[in-house]
Amino acid sequence: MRVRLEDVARAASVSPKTVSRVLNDEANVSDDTRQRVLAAMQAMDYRPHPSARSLAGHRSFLVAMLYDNNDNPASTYLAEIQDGVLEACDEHRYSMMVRPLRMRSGDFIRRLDALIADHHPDGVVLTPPITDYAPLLKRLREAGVPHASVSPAHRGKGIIGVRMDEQQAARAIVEHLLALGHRRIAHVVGIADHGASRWRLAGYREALAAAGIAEDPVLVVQGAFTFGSGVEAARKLFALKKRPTAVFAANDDMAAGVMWAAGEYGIKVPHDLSVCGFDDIPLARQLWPALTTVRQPAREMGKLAALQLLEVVRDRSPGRLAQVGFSLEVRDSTARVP
Amino acid sequence: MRVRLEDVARAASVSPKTVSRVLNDEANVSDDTRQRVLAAMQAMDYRPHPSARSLAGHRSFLVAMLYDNNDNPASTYLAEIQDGVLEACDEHRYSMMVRPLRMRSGDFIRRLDALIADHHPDGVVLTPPITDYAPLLKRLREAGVPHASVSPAHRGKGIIGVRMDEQQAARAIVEHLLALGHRRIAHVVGIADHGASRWRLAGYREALAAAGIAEDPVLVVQGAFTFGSGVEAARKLFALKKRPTAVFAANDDMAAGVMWAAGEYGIKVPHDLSVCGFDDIPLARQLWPALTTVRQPAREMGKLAALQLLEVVRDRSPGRLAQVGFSLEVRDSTARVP
DNA sequence: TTGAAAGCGCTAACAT
DNA sequence: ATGTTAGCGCTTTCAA
Repeated sequence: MRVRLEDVARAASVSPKTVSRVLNDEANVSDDTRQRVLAAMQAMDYRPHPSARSLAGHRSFLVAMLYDNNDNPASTYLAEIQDGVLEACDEHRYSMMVRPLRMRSGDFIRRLDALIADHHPDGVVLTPPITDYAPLLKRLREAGVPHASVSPAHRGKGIIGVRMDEQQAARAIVEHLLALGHRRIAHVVGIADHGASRWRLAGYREALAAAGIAEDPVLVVQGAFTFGSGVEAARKLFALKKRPTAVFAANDDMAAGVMWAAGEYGIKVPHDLSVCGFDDIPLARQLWPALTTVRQPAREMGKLAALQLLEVVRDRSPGRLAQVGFSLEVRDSTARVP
Repeated sequence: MRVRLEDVARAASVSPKTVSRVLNDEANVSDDTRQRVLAAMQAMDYRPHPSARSLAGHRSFLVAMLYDNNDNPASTYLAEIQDGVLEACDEHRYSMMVRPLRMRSGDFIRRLDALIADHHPDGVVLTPPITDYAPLLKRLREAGVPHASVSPAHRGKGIIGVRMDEQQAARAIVEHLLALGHRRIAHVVGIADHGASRWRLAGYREALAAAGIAEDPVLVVQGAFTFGSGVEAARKLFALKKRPTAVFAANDDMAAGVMWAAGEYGIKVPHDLSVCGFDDIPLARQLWPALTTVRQPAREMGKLAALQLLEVVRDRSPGRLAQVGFSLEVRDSTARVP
């Protein structure tokens, strides 16, 4: 049969409440008692019943991860974040549930309310692009549900989660191209209202400006974070009288599209054209030539965001916006200007 | 404050137990009473407390979806399945939790036991390739946890879930190539011990045999379901003295790799070479030329598997292995033999 | 067909 | 530092 808290109490010769204290890391337990209780738990392989804990303790031990399954970034990115969040939840014995939500759908808030009413998550992790959807944030605040964001565009105080300096990273990768002698560097932009698109574009501009190069508007083309949009953007660039010698795409999927299109035009990468991306998805290493890109540690970011959240949930700490570093993955798709 | 079952009972002038009966669709409630109770629930926007239900009723209203995050198929495939499972769970007011498990890892079973002991899922959905991992199935049976599989390789009785006739689908797509006049048709195989790889290879062979074409072993090359492995497989094929005129890759990622490699070799698709894949991932439509492939309705399969599972869980029905149809998506990457 | 009482396994609030 | 009591919101068992 199931081992209950009461059984542990009896085995350790203490009251149930004391076992409960140990279980919840509360103060006011002598070290000696604590050890005895822990030993008994271990020996009996005690597993607290989450529903009982939740019912009596008015908390759910549940973290919900919200994502937009309509207008979302590459699913590999989300999957990595999900794994990271899950890892953090596991470590703290929280469970995680995932909720796809459609930002553009009219019942967004109703569905959010249903989630809260039905499951009472102790906290919520937000992923791009819904990290910055004002009605969502407002509703969460009203409902008193703590939330942490992965790569929020907003930087207001009270925002907790994880960010990466994407602008700095974008600048770094463009500087890598500049160092190779490139001067006509194109940029394929991501979906317009995503923070990621803005930061990466800003980094591109910053690098050019710092090098004293005037931006040529025809070299900045709109994409949509998909492979196909990368192909299309590249075709526009290749149709120019004066083609770029390098392309910085705002993510790897689009960079792959650019390389694909280069193949169509008989343009050799990296000999005739350097291409680089952003994110370092698994595909980046599989392309040929392997893609030079910025590594964004999505899994780690998911984990860190969840850890920030759990700190707030458990210790009522104020929480903070952590920052993770990036790294330049210089591979074979970039070379000296022809 | 929270609306409780007792409040609904008072409003409907019945006992709490009767409300509970209505909530759980039990028999022995007069139609009249049932209507009154349902109306009261609606009016008060009653939301049963899952933990209370779970604690008293000895069930968790929880479905766990297990996947292998090491040796897994494309994450877009898993993400689609996940969305489908979630949809089914939502409809039945079950919650879903996801669990990455590493088949090759030594503590697989220990982690599974922990999942069961900690969360008591009422049922489990298995995704390829762990649908056929014997120790897992054995443990689930021992623990009495019902489980449904998406595309199980095994067909024993008692297996519930969803399948697609992949062999038939593979045969159909190869027949499409044959109809275009191709005779030297290559096949890029997936990871060896995945059911998907075997079925697709079998379908390929069946189609050739039916057309009276002897299989040429050099045209069957090993891949690993990744883009990169498709590139490598294609290079081997293109190095042959007598190249194939068509390639059927066991999934879309590898097919994309084949097309990529074709670009390197100056081979025009579909003019010089027809290429087709399997799965119909989003990328298939974005490639240029758009990829001819078999549509596997992953989302629907996830949903159906979960529905089968829930039927078993809720009605103690025996459950069955449902089957979904496939469709050939003939696009621009296949053409008449040169 | 309906209801009353007991209790699921744990924690809050209050003792001591 | 530890224990006692009551009760979280629902379902079970049993009776009417």
